[in-house]
Amino acid sequence: MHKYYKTHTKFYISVDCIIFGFTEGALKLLIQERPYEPGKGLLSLIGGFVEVDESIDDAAKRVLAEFTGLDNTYMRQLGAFGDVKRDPGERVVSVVYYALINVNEYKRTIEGNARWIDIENLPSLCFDHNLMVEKALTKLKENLADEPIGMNLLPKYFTLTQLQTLHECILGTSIDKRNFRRKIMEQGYVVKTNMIDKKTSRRGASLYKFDNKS
Amino acid sequence: MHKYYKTHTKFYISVDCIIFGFTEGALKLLIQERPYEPGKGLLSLIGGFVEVDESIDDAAKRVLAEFTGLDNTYMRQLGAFGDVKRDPGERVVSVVYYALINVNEYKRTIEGNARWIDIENLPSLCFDHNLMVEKALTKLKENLADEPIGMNLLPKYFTLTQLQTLHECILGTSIDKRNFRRKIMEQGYVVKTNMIDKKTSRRGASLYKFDNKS
DNA sequence: TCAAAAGTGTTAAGTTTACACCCATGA
DNA sequence: TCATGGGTGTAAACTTAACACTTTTGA
Repeated sequence: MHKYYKTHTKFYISVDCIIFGFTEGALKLLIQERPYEPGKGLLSLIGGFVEVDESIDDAAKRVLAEFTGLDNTYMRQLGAFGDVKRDPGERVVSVVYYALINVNEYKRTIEGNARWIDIENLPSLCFDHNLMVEKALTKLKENLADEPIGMNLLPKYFTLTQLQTLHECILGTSIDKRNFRRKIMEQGYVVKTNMIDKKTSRRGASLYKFDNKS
Repeated sequence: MHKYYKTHTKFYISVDCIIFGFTEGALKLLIQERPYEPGKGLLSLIGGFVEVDESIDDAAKRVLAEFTGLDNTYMRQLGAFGDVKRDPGERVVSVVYYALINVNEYKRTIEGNARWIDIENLPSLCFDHNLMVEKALTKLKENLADEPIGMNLLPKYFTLTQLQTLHECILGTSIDKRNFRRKIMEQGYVVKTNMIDKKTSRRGASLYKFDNKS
């Protein structure tokens, strides 16, 4: 049909999803054991191949849904990874996305062997996946400065301490409590509810939620 | 060889380069008329196909070199564009890069029909190329805040007014001259030379250069 | 009664913005 | 001599950073 195109080569395209969650006061990453050769059994990001009738974005959404049962997720493209030998089996170009999910909503699916690992002391992942995660973390930090992304990682109701811990995990720094609370309140993304969480302290902490009016 | 891969589809992968230049006090974009169907003759970014033996980054470098004669260029990946119908001819996934070049070093090559157009009032480009340029401009702005990217767009010696105009073009705002100069000097990326440029004013303006020591 | 987390204000430092006039020169 | 672009400082507004004590309550 379009003759000129025919002189070129076609490639497999995969999507790899860097799925972040936040639980037990730590930032987590969903990984699996790679289910096929080459590198069967190695730790791997959640991924799959792009199919003929779907956009790359849709492929990423599909893969995410297959592994987490989740739809309508905060998801951003990180970029394409295209070194010739990045996949030792075949030439595969990977387009990488990172997603933020609420681990409480996460449902283990038939894809089965996925699990959460701590983002601190990450193990060695297959191929160039560690590099991908590193880049995603960098981007996530930048992101946090612009957007209230916490809403994607936290449950509907949360304490300000939880939100602060989340920011600290992402930024890798500790934050002054008073400065943090003042800033968050000024930004107006979150609103206080009447509920009190008694799980984490005797005194109890006010529960907040993200304000989806403004 | 790797059986599992075989059940999937392969795709053409192109690279499109958003090549920025700065001349005549304005930010420019290098475009061409698309040399083949579909969309032959439409305005297009500088692009080409990824070949079997090259990484995507290398493909972008090759395409850039083919069209500008330039090597060792400031180049960043913008991301992958993968809508199913983005190219009306065939399914082609495009990985997009933006590059900053010094137009004085640019050599028109045999690829021939490329030309510079003003980034203000951009014409309509083929396919999703306008969207790509928009994203590149957004990223370039962010970039300018972090890195002294001016060195890639300006000649070796330049006046502070030129540098300011460049910043204004990228950011799309006007900047206070005194504030700008103070900040640039504090950052220490540029150093004054003894040379004076007499082209743009009777009085003459000091020429500066980027400091590649620090 | 005490341990543990929640909650709360003020001051100093640093950064950003706004603003206007003199200088040097070639035509 | 005058039109043109080059060059310079200061004060106010705003933002960020540093810092320590009281409250509540279950065990």
